[in-house]
Amino acid sequence: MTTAPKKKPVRRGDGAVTHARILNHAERLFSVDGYAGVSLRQITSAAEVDLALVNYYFGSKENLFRDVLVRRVDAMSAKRVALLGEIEIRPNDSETVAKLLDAFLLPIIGTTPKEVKDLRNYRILIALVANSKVWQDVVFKEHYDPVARLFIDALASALPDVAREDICWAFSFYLGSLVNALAETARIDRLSNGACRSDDLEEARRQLVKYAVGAFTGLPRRSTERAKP
Amino acid sequence: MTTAPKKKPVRRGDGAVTHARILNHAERLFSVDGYAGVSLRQITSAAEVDLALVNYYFGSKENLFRDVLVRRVDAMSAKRVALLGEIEIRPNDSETVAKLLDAFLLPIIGTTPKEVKDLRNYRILIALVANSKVWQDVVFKEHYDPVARLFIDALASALPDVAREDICWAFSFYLGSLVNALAETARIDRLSNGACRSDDLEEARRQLVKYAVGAFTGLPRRSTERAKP
DNA sequence: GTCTATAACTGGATAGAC
DNA sequence: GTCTATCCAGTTATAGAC
Repeated sequence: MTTAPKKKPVRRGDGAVTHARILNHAERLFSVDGYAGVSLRQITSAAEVDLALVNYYFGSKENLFRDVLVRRVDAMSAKRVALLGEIEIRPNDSETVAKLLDAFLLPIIGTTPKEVKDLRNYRILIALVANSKVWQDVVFKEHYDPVARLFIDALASALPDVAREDICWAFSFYLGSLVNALAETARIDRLSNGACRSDDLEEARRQLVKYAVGAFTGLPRRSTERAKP
Repeated sequence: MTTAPKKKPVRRGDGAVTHARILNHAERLFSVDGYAGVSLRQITSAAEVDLALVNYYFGSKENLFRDVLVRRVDAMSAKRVALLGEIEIRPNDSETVAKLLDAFLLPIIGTTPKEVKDLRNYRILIALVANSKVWQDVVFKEHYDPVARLFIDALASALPDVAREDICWAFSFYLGSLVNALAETARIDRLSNGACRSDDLEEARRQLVKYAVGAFTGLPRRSTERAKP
């Protein structure tokens, strides 16, 4: 037998492009109807790729969902840690608290208009996962919790006279407010008769930090010293 | 032909009991995996009733989910309104704010231990729905929003110098914290190294009211008057 | 890397007996 | 009211051609 020539691959499209197309449309569709509410057929037909390519690239639907959840984690955590590192922590200073809360929230909202737009479906998906026990370990336990602990430690340093448990509860409530705001459910639009809009993330960010700073600095202290304005 | 005797119905069980069994198991299963994540076969086999009875009682899976969501709404709203009516609203009084926030939260947690337990699956399901656009109209727009508006009005009366929009944002953040706490995801257990437990609803309630009172009373005011402790 | 074809199964819904 | 039996559309996953 002569040496068989290598088969020329068909390569009608770039593999990386296909891979990304699947992830993007999966992210968008999963964010609306959740894992079980979306079929691979819906994803592949929206992404205009062949059904079989999902298993080629991701192995299974479950793995695809995992990859959608995990894809943006590292960039997000790195940004949070970087912003945290820039903050000088001054005890009993409400401005420090504001900076800390803002540094945690900013990376998931985005800084440039393009980034804000690109992260939208991911934010909505994270909001869905955050209030569910299912998939909790994949995203939060494995990836986001270590960074969240850093922020809890920093907040505890900034508020040294507040009980650690109160800080933990407060941070948990802050997370709850945050993920609910990320969901953009338009509930606040109705409750405010249109005066507030859940899709105005810049305003939501300002309001949330203002609200949460008051909550954190209002927590009871062991000593009688009050936070400086 | 002689008059045919009425056929004796088989009636192996009470219809109302079957109806309730389906609702209870549907509530529990939906609260974990959502609407699409649960099959009617899972529900009926858990409830130990026949598959066909779901369509007999509810017409469709979608109607079943609706009924699960709506079943507890009226009792909940009535309790919230009743508690609200008992509160004397004193302007710029943080104790009034605490009473208002507590009155809103108490009915969904429950007062007796039995009630707390009975409402658990419903709370978890509401938490799931609250961070999703889907089904939002069925539960919140149609049923809970009118009562939420009453509480916003009451909070605005209690804090007359705070901008109405700030009150709306603050209440929205409060709702976000609340529903996230209701989900009992155990995230706070991890973040606090077990010091706080998401299934300790009594403690969550105390902490959340304390946190949110600080947030509401810390909001900026048009006049310079501060809230009295 | 892409696509066709299909296997193997599960889903909601219903007709009709009892 | 309850249960059996069934329909069939839709599901994930994969084998194999190109």
